[in-house]
Amino acid sequence: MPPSAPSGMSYDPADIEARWRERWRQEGYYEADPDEEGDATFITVPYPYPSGGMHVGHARTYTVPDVYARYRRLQGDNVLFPIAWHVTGTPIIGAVERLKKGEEEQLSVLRDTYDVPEETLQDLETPMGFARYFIEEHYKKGLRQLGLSVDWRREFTTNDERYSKFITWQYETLRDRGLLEKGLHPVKYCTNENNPVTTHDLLEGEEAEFQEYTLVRFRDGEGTVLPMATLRPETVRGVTNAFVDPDGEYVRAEVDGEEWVVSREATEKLRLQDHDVESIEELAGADLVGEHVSNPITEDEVLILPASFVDTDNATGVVMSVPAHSPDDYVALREARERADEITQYGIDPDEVRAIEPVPILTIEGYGEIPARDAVEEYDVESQEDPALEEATQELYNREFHQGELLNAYGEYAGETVEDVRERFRDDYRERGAFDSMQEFTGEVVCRCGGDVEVAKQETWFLRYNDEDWMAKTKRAIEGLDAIPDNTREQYTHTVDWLNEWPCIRNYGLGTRLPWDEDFVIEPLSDSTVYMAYYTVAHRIRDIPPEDLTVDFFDTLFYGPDAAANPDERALELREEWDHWYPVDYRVSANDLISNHLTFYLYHHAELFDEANWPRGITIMGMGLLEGRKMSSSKGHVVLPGEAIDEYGADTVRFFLLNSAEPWQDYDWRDEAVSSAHTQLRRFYNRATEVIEGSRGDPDGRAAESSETAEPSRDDGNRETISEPPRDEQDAPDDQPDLRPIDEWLLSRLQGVVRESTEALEGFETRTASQAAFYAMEEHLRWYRRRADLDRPGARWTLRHVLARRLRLLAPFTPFLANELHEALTGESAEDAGWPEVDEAREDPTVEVRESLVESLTDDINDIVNVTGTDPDVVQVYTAADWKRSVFEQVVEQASPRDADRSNGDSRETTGPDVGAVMSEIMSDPDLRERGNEVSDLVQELVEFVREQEDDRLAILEAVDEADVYADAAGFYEREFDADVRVLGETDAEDAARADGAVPFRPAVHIE
RNA sequence: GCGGGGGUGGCCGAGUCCGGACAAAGGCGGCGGACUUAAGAUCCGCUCCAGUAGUGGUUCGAGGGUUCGAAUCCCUUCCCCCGCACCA
Repeated sequence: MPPSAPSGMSYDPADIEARWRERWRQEGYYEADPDEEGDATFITVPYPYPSGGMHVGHARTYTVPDVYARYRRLQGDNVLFPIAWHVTGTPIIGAVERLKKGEEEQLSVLRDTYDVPEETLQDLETPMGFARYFIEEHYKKGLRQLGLSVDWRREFTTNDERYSKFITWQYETLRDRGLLEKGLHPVKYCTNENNPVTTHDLLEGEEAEFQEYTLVRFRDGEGTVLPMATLRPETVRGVTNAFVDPDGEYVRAEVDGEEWVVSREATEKLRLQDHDVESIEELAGADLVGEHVSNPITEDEVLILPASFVDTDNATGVVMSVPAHSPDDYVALREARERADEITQYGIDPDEVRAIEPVPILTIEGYGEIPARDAVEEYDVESQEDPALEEATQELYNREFHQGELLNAYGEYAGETVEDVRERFRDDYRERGAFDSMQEFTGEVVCRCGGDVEVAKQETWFLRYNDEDWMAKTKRAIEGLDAIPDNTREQYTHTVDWLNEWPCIRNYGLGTRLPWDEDFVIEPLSDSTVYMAYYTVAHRIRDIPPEDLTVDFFDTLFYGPDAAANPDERALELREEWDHWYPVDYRVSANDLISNHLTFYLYHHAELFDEANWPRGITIMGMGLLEGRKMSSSKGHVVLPGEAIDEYGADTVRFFLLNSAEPWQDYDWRDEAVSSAHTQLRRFYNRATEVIEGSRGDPDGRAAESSETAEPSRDDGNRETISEPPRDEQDAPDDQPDLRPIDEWLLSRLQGVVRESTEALEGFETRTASQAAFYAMEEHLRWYRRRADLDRPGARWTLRHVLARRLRLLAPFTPFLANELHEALTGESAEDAGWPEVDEAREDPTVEVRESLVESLTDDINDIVNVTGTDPDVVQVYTAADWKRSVFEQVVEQASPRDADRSNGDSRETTGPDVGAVMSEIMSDPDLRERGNEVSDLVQELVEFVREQEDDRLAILEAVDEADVYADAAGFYEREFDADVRVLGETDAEDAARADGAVPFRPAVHIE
């Protein structure tokens, strides 16, 4: 026994865990190399982004793959589980900036949430200093504390010189293959700082999205363009007039060599959006009112009217009015007509205003010719200020979009729904020069500096994720993927269909410079797509000078000796590592990354590597809550792994995180629940310690387990019967004492648990697996302890045998505890002992069925005791008479057609035994017929019973001698109820009335 | 809108794919008991309603349907959550 063996001390996780951590570190236990035995298994998780500390949410992210890695190691695989650090982009820089400015919120997060010591704060004032601190003090420490089985030799950061060489290779290669493209793209741009900004830089409007307006090029008499901004370009044929803000400021300007009139604000926006804008003269909105402009599509002349709702700071400040389909426009027009006489000040003929009639452009079921009128009437909208207007608009827009069918005037688009043709229609007229476009945000956006943020168009590089060949390859990769859970597969496919070009560079940030334009940095989601390949060589590539890491070098490494003119020997050596570990067996990642990172991961692998090296599987993880609420480091609403581990121990933290929900489900860290998990583990530890100590000084217990390192069932092919206690090599007859049926029952249950745990872990179902190994097994043991005489050598042997298997099943989840106890029990750690296999010879359905009868009789007696409120001195159990038994058999026989139906597979109408048929069959027996109603009641009852039973269980029941089962358990019943227990046949009863209720497997019970 | 996931007993949460031992695992909370000087820990039992005999009744968002039988299958309907691009 190691000196660390538990010796009656209570559970002290800190002590146990510190010892194993040190041992793993010293032995380099989880360092993986190609020359080791076992199938290569490669598991990765997105590298942490150390822009702050780690909380328990992160802890789960890394523990899920760890559990799987540990499981595969127990199964004998050679497992690589590496980790590195992602520092690319601006979040770390932003965090440093905020620290340097002395921002209160940032200081509070660092000081209070993440406990950064005051004197250390200045080390955090450089980006890599900041990153380094959180890497070392939080992530690395935390991951080690949690006991992650990581090969630490391979860590790196994405700002490392050699890593950049690798990314350079990747992007050079993609450019050569034509998958990168240069173009204009909308970005958020601070008009105060004159710089693009990211979401993190925003004070307001983080939710705002880009929105593309179509500009319909109406012209006035002189040919000046008045670009009407609209989100519904297809309504252009319904325009009856235009609106401007009479009090707004407008500008006549030369835009790309053409004369336009737009709001003053719009000129600035157009400039940012790559237009050449030259102001000519300022105008008041009122100057425009009363003018006529012509519709570029219908060539109709329409009047410009004043409207206070027009916002000059939204798009062009010039709006077209479609009163037939826009409740807003309808109401505005209605009011304009009512007050036509008042607007003569603009030089407008009131009759002309009154003559304006809505022009419908589509039909929609449930509405009349002018849907906007119906909507306004339905919602009883009074005025432009009426809140009901918004609702009416929302509903009508929605319906028109999905159901509205365009009228004949639309030619090729006629009869189609808006939804189906809007984009085509817009693009069509844009090409013909009738439309332009401009971008706006859906809401106001303000920079942290206080400056107004607008949409700007910038020259940038894109990854062409909408390239058809690339999409096709990626879809093939998705088809071959083990997507866990399976319903995520569709989400990947959907993402591929929906992704457009992806701008892959930024103006600033940490990371790799774009090789051919050093002004730009490759952004974080684009430099993290194939880095798993880098892990395979990360620990050895350090020996190679960065300048040697050319494109040719990596070509040789990944594509072999023929890929470069003069293959580098060193690259070929590293290639062996890569060959050994690739592909990635499982990547474990969060569900919100499906729509970007994980799909990119598939894209880049599909392009850069052969099919054999494409990702094998991806497991998705759910979100974490803390006490039912979202975790948030800025609000201090987080639990740090260190704190939780200090309080409960790493095993408890792991066990809770893995057991409270399946990986892909959301989970909730509730202190009460964690604490309860801890209690369970302590209880388990104490019980296990008792079992282990009980075996010391116990002649039967000594080495019963220490010699069983061989897998139990590898050699069990020649075992003869299953009703006898199995006697294989490691349970040699002299080591295994005589077992009672209850021992066999527990051993049989154990096999079910092993099977369930194994199957569950194969599919990453950590909850199911740990639930089975821990809680389900605990249930069985609870019954066993109640039911069995534990002082027997057989019971002690059984408990040890079960404990050893259970510890190995728990080893992936609670590695410290499981290894510690297993070593104390057998002299060998659980992880060295390996994963237990199902020992089929110990599976005994008959024993389980018999035991279930004992249990249900216990329940029955208990029920009677409870309902009657008596404390019985005598319990009489009467088993059913023989004739009832034979009725049962006949009923079962009638049920057998069920099998025939099932094997046909065509009939789910398996009704079980036919009551009528059974009855006539049974009534043909004169002895039975004599019993009349008694028989027919019995048949009725048995038919129902049989219908509800599994076939195999029925077969076993037919062979069971009930009286024997209960008699065997009589001692147990006597203890349980503290009463004399007599098991008799129905016909032996002194008082027939009390016994004749007996039914097969449902003995009559009488207590007194 | 698009895509995904849900609605189960006081609460959390299994079960739903492949209908039947389901009044529905397990946990928490609550009640009772054992142990203890006591508290804690631990162990046992109860915890939808009715009931002095193992029973009966009503439940799994709502409403229909299929079936001998539905939390599970089908249809309709209501409600909730998550992600959606330059943020990692």
